[in-house]
Parts: sequence; structure tokens; C-alpha cells
Amino acid sequence: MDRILNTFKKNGLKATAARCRILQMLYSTKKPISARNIYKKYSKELDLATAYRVLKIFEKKDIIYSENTEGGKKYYIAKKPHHHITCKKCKKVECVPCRHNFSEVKNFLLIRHELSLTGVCAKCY
Amino acid sequence: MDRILNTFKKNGLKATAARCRILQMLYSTKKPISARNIYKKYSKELDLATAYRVLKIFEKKDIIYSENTEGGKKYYIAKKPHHHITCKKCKKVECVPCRHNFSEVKNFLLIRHELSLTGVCAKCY
DNA sequence: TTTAGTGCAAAAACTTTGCAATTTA
DNA sequence: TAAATTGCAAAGTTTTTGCACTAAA
Repeated sequence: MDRILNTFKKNGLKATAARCRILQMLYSTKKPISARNIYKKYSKELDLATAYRVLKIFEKKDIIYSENTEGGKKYYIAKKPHHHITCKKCKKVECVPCRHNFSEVKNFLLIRHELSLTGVCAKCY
Repeated sequence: MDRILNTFKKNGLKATAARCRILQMLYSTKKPISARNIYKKYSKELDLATAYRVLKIFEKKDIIYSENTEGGKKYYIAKKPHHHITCKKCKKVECVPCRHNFSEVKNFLLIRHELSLTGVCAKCY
């Protein structure tokens, strides 16, 4: 909880109930999650528009990361840079460490890279 | 044009006007493009729903590839595996060859990977 | 008490679907 | 001519926005 409040203070964000809930949830799952899924979990205490707004500002402050998926944008916490692989059958998501260095992209200064991996997990194979 | 008709024949697809237009367009740009953008270009001769349907079936047949972006799904032709980098300022899109081998993902059989790169191009820097 | 954040409702943007009419092979 | 494809209209999803109200600092 301190960690969360610190994050807000460091980033000049007011510590509101909505923000606490959302960041807490992201910390606890670590898997990428959509605004709608967060909203579903807290539909009584949280508006969907607020979820979208909070996630957007967290990303802008580099508190969380995002990736664009089939079902829309998903957000997640990342201690170390990593990516996700989704099992095509059971939809399980696992983290994959990022081993790549993209500084070599010609004529571009790289700002961010987003890698989306799809496969079949050992169980489903 | 022969190339296009051949592609349809090879994949058991009827050669309709809509499909020809769309595949032609993808061949000529090679940049990722959305259903809506294709529709805009041909709004008189092509329905938006058809564009979505055609693109979906092309992808299923591995005639084209897709990536999920900020503004929704985009499709493109790829001779060799490659990715795209978008300039954050001018939105220009360039192709980046794919140099990566992801066979090493633990406990997963990899089916596809999608890499999205964002940076600032030399002109805008 | 001032400013930033939220809820609600409406709308914009993206995507899918059913069905009748049309087109292709 | 039979089967696949399309256009149209409607609806389902995802995301954004304006505005009045509320809560945090």
C-alpha cells in the first residue's frame, strides 16, 4: 500500500480510491488486463470511463505498460522489460523475458517496442 | 494481376471485384492498412463490411498478415517476415526486417509473433 | 478552497452479423 | 444453377468526451 501511495506522490497524482484499486489490481495480477476487465471486477465502486482515464494516465507516467491485442488494449505492470505469450487454445498468458536490443533500427530513434507472441502451451499441445 | 488471380485460385477463393481491389491495394502499398482506410479509398465500389470480411479471410489463408495497433487492426503483405516502425511525430511507417528467432520460448510452441516499434525518424528528430 | 478526478450519459470509432440480392464458377 | 459473396442496415464492442458534482491536497 505504501508502494502505491509513493508511486502517486512521486508522479504528482492524487491518491484517489479508483487509482488505488486499479494499481493494486495490476500489481497483484501482473498479467495484461483490459479496462473492461478491471471495471467488471469493481463495477459497483468504479466507472468504466474512469478506468480508461486512470489507465491512460498511468501509462503516460510510465507506471504501467500497454499492448494492443485482439480484444483491445491491455495494461500491465512490469518490473523488468518483458513480453507476453498467449496460448491459442486455453488463452493462458505467460511472461517472456525481453532479450532484444532494438537500438539497431536504421534511421529511427527507438522509443518503445511491443512484442506479442502467440503459441500453444505444453498442456494444450 | 495474374499473381492476384493465381493467389485466389491457389486458395480456393472466388475472384470477386472486391477481393481484387483489396489485394491489389495491399500489394501496391505494402504498409499496414486498416479496413476503414481501404474502404475510404473505394467507398463507392466497396462496402465496409465487405472489407472486414475480405481481410479476415485473406489472413486466415495466410495471404496477408495483421497487427493490432492503436487505431485497430491493420493488414499488410509480407514477402519476407518483417515488422514496422512508426514515427511518433510524423506517423511515417517503415519496414524493419525480422532478425529474431523465438523458437526458444519455454513451454510453448510458437505460432506467431507480432512486433510493434515506435520511434522518431531522422527527419523529425 | 482550489484544482484535479469521478460518474453519468452520450457519442465516436471499430467490428461483426443477418438476410435478401447479386455474382462467380 | 448452386454456392459463395456482397451490400445494407442494425447491433455489438471498445474508447473517448462534456459537464456537473465530488473529493483530495
